[in-house]
Amino acid sequence: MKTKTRLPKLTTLASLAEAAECLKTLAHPHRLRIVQMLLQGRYTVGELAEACELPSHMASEHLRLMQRCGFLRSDKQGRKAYYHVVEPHLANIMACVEARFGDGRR
Amino acid sequence: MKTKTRLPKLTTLASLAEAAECLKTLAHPHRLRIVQMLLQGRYTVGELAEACELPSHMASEHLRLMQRCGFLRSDKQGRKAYYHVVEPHLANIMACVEARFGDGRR
DNA sequence: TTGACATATCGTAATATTCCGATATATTTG
DNA sequence: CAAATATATCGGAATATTACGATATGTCAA
Repeated sequence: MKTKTRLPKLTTLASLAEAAECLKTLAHPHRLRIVQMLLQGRYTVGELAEACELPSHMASEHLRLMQRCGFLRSDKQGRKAYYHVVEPHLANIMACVEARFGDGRR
Repeated sequence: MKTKTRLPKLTTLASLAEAAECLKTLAHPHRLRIVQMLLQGRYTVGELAEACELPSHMASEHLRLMQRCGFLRSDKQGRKAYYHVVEPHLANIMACVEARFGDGRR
């Protein structure tokens, strides 16, 4: 006997609040661009800053926010800081975003 | 000859800005709850308000925001307004969110 | 028509976010 | 050691978001 026929049980408000915070962190054009790049490989603050046409101290700030909610991690090599994606679900979420908003969208 | 070996082309900043706006709209605990409910069926403002323990005029405001970015639509029946999901990608994005933040997450 | 109900809108105070210049820290190079 | 480089942090002004009371609009029921 199956336990139950898939009651689609809602997520608790506490979990949704956590999700909302992370989504809010993701919800910024430059941060989305940074995530897109980091899903393809690791990059330094300066490389990401240049790609986004941002002063590097602002890229650093965006990276700090995304690190804080568990999306990214950094490792220092000399005076450079390489960032990379550590949240495994980020690729899926980004794929959803690209499916909906990507250029050449249907 | 294949044209190219999957250059993962980044999305334009304009599209990412649009995506960011929609993600920001989604990034709110009560709005996530409302979307979760509406993915399972249609509900009135009052029903959604009660489920979120909100005054109904606030539920109405959340619904207005989500309607504005194309997630929802409403149809009036008498003095009630039934809302439902019209953005097809919303189910996918919500599934991603639930996979990452749902209760009983791994 | 009157009153109750359901939803929507307005104004605004509290709070949060974004961006930027200035400055700080740590590392490499000369 | 001093200067240049790469990144990080701080403080504040401009802007955006949120929540809420008050009020408006449209609908039903008596």
